[in-house]
Amino acid sequence: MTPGALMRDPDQSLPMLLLRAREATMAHFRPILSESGLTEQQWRVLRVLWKRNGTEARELAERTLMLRPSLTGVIDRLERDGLVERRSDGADGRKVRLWLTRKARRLYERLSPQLEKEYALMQARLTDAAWSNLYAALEQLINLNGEGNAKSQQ
Amino acid sequence: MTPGALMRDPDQSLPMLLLRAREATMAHFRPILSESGLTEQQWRVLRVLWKRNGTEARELAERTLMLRPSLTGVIDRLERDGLVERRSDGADGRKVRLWLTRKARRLYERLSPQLEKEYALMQARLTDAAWSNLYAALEQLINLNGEGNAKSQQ
DNA sequence: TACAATTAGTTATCATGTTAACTAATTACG
DNA sequence: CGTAATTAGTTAACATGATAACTAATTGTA
Repeated sequence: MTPGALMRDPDQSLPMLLLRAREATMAHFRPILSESGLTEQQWRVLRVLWKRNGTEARELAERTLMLRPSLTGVIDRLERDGLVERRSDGADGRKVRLWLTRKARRLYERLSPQLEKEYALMQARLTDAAWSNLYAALEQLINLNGEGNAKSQQ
Repeated sequence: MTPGALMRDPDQSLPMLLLRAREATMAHFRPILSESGLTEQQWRVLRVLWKRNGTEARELAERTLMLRPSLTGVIDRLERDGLVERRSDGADGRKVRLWLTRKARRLYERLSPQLEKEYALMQARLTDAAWSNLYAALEQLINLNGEGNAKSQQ
């Protein structure tokens, strides 16, 4: 560690820990994405559309954990860059469905292996037990909201 | 759970889990802050200054996990709202030190108990074991970067 | 001492987060 | 059938995230 970098009592509150953990994690992936001019949010959109091309905007927002207004802008820029197409749903005139372009599919096929490799490397640096503990703990935290008292249910 | 809300295979990647966990967590606190017109980031600044009034901007950015340019704007708005004062450091003309106003101290004393209460409630819904597992796992994840292979060190 | 690095903070630019308001299309229901 | 809710998406306004460039002050060093 850098000698001058005193570890002066970092904030240990859960929100800050989650933020730091997320930053630490994304630091592995962001460089790969930004080399191709992609943001993290744009990649999340591509991932969902890769699995289910033609997803409607509402569902896309849910799956990418974005708010609707944010998604609108993300789609605007993906469309501008020729990676996604908007088409209106024939049955319901309100809905907008999103489709990957060929360019996007090529990009996905190029980046996906690199990102998976980084993910595997990261995972390899923790024991399997630590990794599954982490997942379980996060799931538990997420599921706290809207449920009864978790402690009493055990 | 809501009947119509199908749990359609949410993304289980670590970055998404961390994001969802953070959202789930902040959902407890954001309402309390926004009732007083504070953002999450503004509160982080007040927290640090409460513990160490007169912190310089560079250190403040580190402790609040904000980038320097973001902090500049946050301070601008806190100053505009009469909660923080900028003063230049006498010794080093480059540095800017930040100070809480009396208004900010009163606000802090009013909100802090409410936030701590929510934190305790959240904590009470997990077992002590689950809680410390979560903390340990997050710390481990954060400390992955810049260290050797953690798995081999055990 | 003079001058090239370094450091602290800000500014600029673009992208996203957050909330409220708005438009258009659809559904529910008297 | 017709109109009041509801739903999908967008727009608007403000705040923050991320990167690069910039200014001013300080430090390192020949």
